[in-house]
Amino acid sequence: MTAHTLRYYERVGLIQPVGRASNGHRRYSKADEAWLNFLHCMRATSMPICEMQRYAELREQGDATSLERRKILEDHQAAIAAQIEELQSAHALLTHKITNYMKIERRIRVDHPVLSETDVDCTLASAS
Amino acid sequence: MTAHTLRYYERVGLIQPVGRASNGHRRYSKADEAWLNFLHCMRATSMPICEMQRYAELREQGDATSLERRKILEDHQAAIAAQIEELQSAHALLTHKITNYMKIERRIRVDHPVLSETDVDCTLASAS
DNA sequence: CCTTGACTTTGAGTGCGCTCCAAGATGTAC
DNA sequence: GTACATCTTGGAGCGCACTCAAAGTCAAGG
Repeated sequence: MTAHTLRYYERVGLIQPVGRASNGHRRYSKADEAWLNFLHCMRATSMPICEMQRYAELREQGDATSLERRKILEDHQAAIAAQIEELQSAHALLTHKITNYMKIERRIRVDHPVLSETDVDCTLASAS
Repeated sequence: MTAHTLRYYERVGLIQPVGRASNGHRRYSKADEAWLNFLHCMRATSMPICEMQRYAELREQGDATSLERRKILEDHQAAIAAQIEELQSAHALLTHKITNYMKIERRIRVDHPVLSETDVDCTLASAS
């Protein structure tokens, strides 16, 4: 998370105006860090900024908004579960395509041998 | 995938100029569909357009580019695996936070009871 | 004293991936 | 015949999430 991003998040209300040192520089408390870490985690899993803003707003209103906030988290958790499924199926597809490419490569090596096995041994031997 | 997106993909070279009906309208073959489906799958897992362009370019050059293409897929597969991990840890974090919210809500209900259990029964009974 | 460098601000700029607009051609329904 | 929908094109516009530029302040080091 860059300094630019931190300032941006403060600007759009994702974090409350943060404490300053005597020279005016920002000083992040442990609580700030924890909150930023949570924000980072949500962003990394594709929660849009506007939803994070909504959540931050509710959070500032205290416990009374618990239900609403929980709803947001549950929705996002469901989105995450869906993402995981999509990623897993893509992962499987890639495994399949990659083994296919390996077959193609083997065929090419058989049809157009550039280095025989002894050539390879030779190369290795001279390299050492 | 919208018509807009299909045209966009053709424009930026992700798909070869596709066949046309006599009236000039695009007609997608089964092969086109399969390729588009693959593209969709890669986009859905955050492969950037430029990398898909690179892959498409290699693909048009035939089997000789197999190794390079496989590298792209392997890299993307690794990226997917990393994404899955990140999503899983976020999922776990959310589970934790959600149960926390449920605790808060229970405390609120105990402190400020609006409906007693009999009230609830009453409501249900009159609704049926 | 003067440079260096890390911070401050406001506001503008960037890159990505679409997404839409305007104008025009064609096909379908009434 | 005449609406209306659906496609065509090139080019412009948009939303998101940063990311940077310019100008200024301040503290430490040489």
